Amino acid sequence: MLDKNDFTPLYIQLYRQLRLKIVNGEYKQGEAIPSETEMMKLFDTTRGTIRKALSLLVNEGLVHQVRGKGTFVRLSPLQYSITNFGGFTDYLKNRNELAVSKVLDQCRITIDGEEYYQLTRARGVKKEDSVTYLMIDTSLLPVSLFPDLDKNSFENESLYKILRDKYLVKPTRSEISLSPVLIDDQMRNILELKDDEVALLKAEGNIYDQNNRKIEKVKIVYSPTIEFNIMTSINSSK
Amino acid sequence: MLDKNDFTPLYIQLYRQLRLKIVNGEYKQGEAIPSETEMMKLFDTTRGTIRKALSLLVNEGLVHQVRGKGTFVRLSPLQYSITNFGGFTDYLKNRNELAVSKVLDQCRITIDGEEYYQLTRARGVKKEDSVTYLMIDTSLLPVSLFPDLDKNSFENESLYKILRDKYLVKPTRSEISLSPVLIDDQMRNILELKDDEVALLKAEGNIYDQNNRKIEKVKIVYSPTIEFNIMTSINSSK
DNA sequence: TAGTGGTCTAGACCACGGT
DNA sequence: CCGTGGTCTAGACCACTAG
Repeated sequence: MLDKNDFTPLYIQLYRQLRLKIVNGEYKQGEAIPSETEMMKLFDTTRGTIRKALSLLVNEGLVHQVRGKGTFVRLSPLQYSITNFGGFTDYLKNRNELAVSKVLDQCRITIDGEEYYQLTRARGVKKEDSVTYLMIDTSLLPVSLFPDLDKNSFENESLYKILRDKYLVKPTRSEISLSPVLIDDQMRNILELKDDEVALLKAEGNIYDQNNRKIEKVKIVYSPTIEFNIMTSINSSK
Repeated sequence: MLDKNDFTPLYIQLYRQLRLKIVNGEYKQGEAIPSETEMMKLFDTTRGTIRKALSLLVNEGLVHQVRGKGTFVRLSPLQYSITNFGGFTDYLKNRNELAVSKVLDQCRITIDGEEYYQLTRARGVKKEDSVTYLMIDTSLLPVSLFPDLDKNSFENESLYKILRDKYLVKPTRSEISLSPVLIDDQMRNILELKDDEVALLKAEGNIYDQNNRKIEKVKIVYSPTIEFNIMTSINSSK
């Protein structure tokens, strides 16, 4: 089940496989997944590796563990829970949904002497021929890092896939700040908001690559359709 | 340095000690903390334990690791970054700041046949004799779980300390949903908002205890003074 | 080359849940 | 009682950084 010749770490491979089975409903809500010792045999690896994979799922809230009982799929699945700012397309692919992007604006601008591509997109999902837009997303990418980036089409290709494949840049880390924002006409039209909606949630911040270079500034405004959920564990300090 | 007779796990003890040295400025921003092998000798434990403690700091964003170089204190410390809904007092104590609470309302209400204490507080920090309120916090706690809870004073005592000490209930996990909210007069007065502020960030959700019982419903409205920051690592799916 | 963090192994003992 | 997850040990090899 795990490929020891693959360069990706075993615990990542395992994490992805388990994750898939959960979002596909193969492991059902509330049910237990195989125990750690069972998985040691199933995947021919040690408990440390299993537990490292499971800890990723626990952090994500997809699974919770109870000593003496087992590891269970979370009862209430998060809806559109955004814990991952690293690519909308990848995020939806993990959920087996089809991402749609519509370019609203594309230009070059200069800020503090540095030239950037500015790309504004409406992003959503396609379900049974109808498209629902879920967010409006503005990216600023330095021209110096990504020459000729604007020769690509962003309607159909994932931006992060282009960065990975053509520029060998892997987005690895994000620092995001959340705040409310008043609704303007563009948001109201694209996100099809009701008249009594006044403010939306905005995320703003930077994305860094594997070498800790700042590769992108982002600003995302979320439709109220998206539930912005967070799950935390609490460290009692006493 | 670590107490192997203490019931709290070694990696938690280590995590707290390192955390203290960072927030106290003993380990300075941008500087390296002792390497993992050094710490093995310093604390007389194995690398696995060290790494488990460090991973907590990494998740919190207080520290980042670079292969071949070392472990460094984050250059830009988050300001009031709320990743922990498990107690405002504890949170500020970890930052060496003094929490202040002011009870705005306290009553009993019945929802769906279940009786709750409802407690609304303004919460802030005290610095050099002046108090800045940072959030307005409404808690609903079931009377059935916490008889006589309203005999306590919440002005000076931490709610979670009372739950832990008198009811042996440990808040362990939170499920929180974020959304924007329009400002009303109470918010404007207490949080001392400027006239051009229109909307604030609101967090709403449930807190669970060690036995996965829902012990509290919370609603928190945050002052714009608080920066609601999130740091994530990105799992490229390819 | 020496030191760093990233991954992995193969054990061990424990507290807890259900039988 | 056995199986579960929680913690801890004592090694190993690797990729990367820097002098």
